Amino acid sequence: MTEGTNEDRADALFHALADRTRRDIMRRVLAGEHSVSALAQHYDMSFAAVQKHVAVLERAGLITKRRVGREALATGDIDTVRSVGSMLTEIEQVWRGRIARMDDLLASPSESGSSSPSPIDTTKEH
Amino acid sequence: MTEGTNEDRADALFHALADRTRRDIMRRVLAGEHSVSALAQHYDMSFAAVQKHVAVLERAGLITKRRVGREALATGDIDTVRSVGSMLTEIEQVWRGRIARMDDLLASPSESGSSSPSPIDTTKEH
DNA sequence: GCAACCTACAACCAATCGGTTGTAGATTGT
DNA sequence: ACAATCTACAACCGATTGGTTGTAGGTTGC
Repeated sequence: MTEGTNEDRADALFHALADRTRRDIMRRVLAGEHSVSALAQHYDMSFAAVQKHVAVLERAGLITKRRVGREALATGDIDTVRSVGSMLTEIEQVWRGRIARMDDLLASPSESGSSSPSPIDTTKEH
Repeated sequence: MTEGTNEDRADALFHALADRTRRDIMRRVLAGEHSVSALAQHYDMSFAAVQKHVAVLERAGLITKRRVGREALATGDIDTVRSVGSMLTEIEQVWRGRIARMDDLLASPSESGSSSPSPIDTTKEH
């Protein structure tokens, strides 16, 4: 079904969260199920506009819609929200690597190369 | 100086991270200082394009530039990255609230209203 | 049956985005 | 002095975004 790179997913997720209306919708649908029209009542824009925002969130996997009667009830997907957090900590991990290397440098100023070969290219090359 | 709502900050931060080139730049500048031209060498686009990406990240507060000689050395701001994580956990917090309310409902099915008045509006209103 | 409601989607529009090229200024090395 | 390098920014362009209105179809209640 939804094929795509991890980077594609990250693009879609961060983009989906880069709009205050969509973030507000996320808070509401994480608190509980809401129909699209119920969501739309809270915003000063057309129903179609809110529907588009919901579609963006749904395409990113941040919410799922369940059809009951004539209503489409949207629920927030907490696991997907957490996966965004994982992407951030993965980026923070790179920073931890820098600190570890700095510690190495302070601990053993004798050898030019560190004892453990770093998996990250640190050359400044300028 | 940089006035703006928290929501404005969130808009800028998520938007800045919603591009794979900018995320890659973030990983590099979190690992260590890099000049803009050194960063540009890694991407299949013009120097000016990379410079714009760096500017977006800088405006969002995700990196800071330090001028040394003719070079502009960019460093990743780990605290700002973590503040994005905080925004996410703040959103997750809303979800925890839902679960807590569900637990309340299961624990005391006698009273119609919960004992602690919820700070979040849970009415479905449809 | 039919009016009211909810959803979906198309078509359009101004603004923004991500890229380009070009120009100009400051710094460096020889 | 001068060529090479690094940065900054303006102007432009096609694609995307976030909004609008309009149209159409399924569901509900009377």
